Amino acid sequence: MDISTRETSLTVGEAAERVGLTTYTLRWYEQEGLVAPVGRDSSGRRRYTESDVNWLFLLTRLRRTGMPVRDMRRYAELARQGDRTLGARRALFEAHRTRVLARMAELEEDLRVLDYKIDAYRRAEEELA
Amino acid sequence: MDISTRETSLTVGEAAERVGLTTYTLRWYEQEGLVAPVGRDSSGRRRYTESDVNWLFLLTRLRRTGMPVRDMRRYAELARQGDRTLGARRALFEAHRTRVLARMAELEEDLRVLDYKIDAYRRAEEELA
DNA sequence: GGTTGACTTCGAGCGCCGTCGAACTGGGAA
DNA sequence: TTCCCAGTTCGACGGCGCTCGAAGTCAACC
Repeated sequence: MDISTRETSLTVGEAAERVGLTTYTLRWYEQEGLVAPVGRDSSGRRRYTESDVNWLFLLTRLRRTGMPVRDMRRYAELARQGDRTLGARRALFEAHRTRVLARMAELEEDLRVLDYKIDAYRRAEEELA
Repeated sequence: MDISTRETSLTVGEAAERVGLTTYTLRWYEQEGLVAPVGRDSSGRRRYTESDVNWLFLLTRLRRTGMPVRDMRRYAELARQGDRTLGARRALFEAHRTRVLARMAELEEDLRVLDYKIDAYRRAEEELA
């Protein structure tokens, strides 16, 4: 192993476990441009730094909130362009935030339908009992 | 048009518009067993009753809460078996309710990450200004 | 009677997001 | 030294949920 490897650097397998993705997915994210090319050790293996892992973690949150991979790629591209895209990135997050709020409102509405049906079933069961 | 057509019965196109699905999807749902075979008029065209539309509406809510088509099919099968499956249907909804609540909790957590990032960008922008 | 347009069935195709197998390489332990 | 394991690249494949095109039918309207 490369002498320059820091204790805080992880293999693809370790990084995958940390962020709850598979090694397949990690390599695929990199290939898709969601993650900047990850550093390699002397034998060509990926070494994930703490900041790579943080980035991956953020991606999992974006993904979980339903952001399409396409938009995550756009975000990653902006991030790679440095400080001058801070505003654009904030705008992107604010727009996404709005979508997440809308989604939450939808879910609350749907939950009411679910509760209504559960209650209706309960009453129907009593009726038959 | 069939003389027996009730004013409340809709063509596939009308039903699709009402519930916010496409005609393709409506036919596909039927084919997949998510909807019991819909009545036809004298020339073989689907006629959706009010209760068909209500059922479709419920399906859209289940779908929107992330219930897989597979589970919706299972639910539809139970519903077709009549009152003796009321308990099973209620259990299915209760289990799904739990998943929806978990999903909402996740979203709230993710929203906090989003808000944190938005704020971080805002502060970084001020820093540069 | 001819045209229009919404319907019918059928099977194929698509977009998204991974997931995997094959074939190979390199480092660490026995 | 040999073995094993985790890594590497590449391209193919899979599940899910639709989506669509083709070819045909039928009621309605001009």
